[in-house]
Amino acid sequence: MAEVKGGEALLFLTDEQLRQGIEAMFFAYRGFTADPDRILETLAYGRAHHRAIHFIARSPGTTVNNLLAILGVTKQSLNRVLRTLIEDGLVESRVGTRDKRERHLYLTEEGETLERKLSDAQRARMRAAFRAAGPDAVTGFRQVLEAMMDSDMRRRYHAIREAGT
Amino acid sequence: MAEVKGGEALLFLTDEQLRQGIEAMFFAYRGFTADPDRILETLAYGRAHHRAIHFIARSPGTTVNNLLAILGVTKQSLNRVLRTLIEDGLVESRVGTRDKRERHLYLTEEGETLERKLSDAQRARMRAAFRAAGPDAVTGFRQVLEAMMDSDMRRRYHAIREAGT
DNA sequence: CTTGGAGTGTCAACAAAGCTGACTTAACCT
DNA sequence: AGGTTAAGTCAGCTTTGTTGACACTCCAAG
Repeated sequence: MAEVKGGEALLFLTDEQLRQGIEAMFFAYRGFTADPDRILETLAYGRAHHRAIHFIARSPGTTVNNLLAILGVTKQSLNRVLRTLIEDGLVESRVGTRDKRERHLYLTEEGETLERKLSDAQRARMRAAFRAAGPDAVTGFRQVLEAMMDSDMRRRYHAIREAGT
Repeated sequence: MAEVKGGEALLFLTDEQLRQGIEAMFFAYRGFTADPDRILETLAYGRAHHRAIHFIARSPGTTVNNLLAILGVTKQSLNRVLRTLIEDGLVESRVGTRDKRERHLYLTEEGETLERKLSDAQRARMRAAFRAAGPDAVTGFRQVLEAMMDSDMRRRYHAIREAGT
């Protein structure tokens, strides 16, 4: 506890600090998904549907292949989810004009309504957390999360940020 | 880009900022679990086994019921995981002395070996992220995550922190 | 002291959502 | 014309969650 500079500056890398970071991620992620999960379970949808809806809302007209890469699942897995969303009229799949092999995905009115409902719940929690922690903490939060991503996920994360402006 | 103080201070609560926070959580959590997952899949274990091992290591002698509350799953779900870990000799289940209904859980030598292997991988990523972002960012990271937890999870998070010292 | 309720853990069966592998259809492109 | 790519499908498997039913243990009220 002595070294005025070195000790303090390195303390955040002790095993105990790292374990606490790990547990913080675990518990926080539970909270992060809790609100949308509650809404979804009343609708016979799951977290997988939420993820698809979120990223279609974020990048309207995205292709199936692109969504696959973002979500990091197999196409069979995504297809099961997408099929129910299309059947239920929440998502529309349009044949590509430039390349007719591609399907471009859009939310319908109804899909946007659900998206807003889920998103509102999740943003409310995020907003409360951001407000409680303050702007500087938010900056740090984002820096650490970004450093924790795999590099290809970091690329996608930035790509969406640019598109979403 | 103008307002010197007010604009900057409130900018972190725009919908766009919140959405970016949401996506950062999503992509970062993927990275967070990627390394242990790779190790686990070579052993016919999954993420659920990892979580059980982690919290048993963290609180040796914990009861099934306590673990249940921390993990937030049903006892049947945990039991399946626990059974394979016990059968494989990674976890030991001792009948409680004071209350014989309870089972106290401990890692065996072999269990601790695997725990260390998984934990090392996850800590290495956390360490790299912490180092890249710096101590102030780490403080903010922890503040935001803590504010995002449900209150009962926050209690458990703190309870473990104290025990783990 | 016994008995009934509460607490703890186990077994069985089922559902959601991942996965692999093999295949088809359609469109693109060289 | 033939190879490649995008999307979708079928079948079958694994992990990990769920409910329901049940057994064992404890404790306290009658």
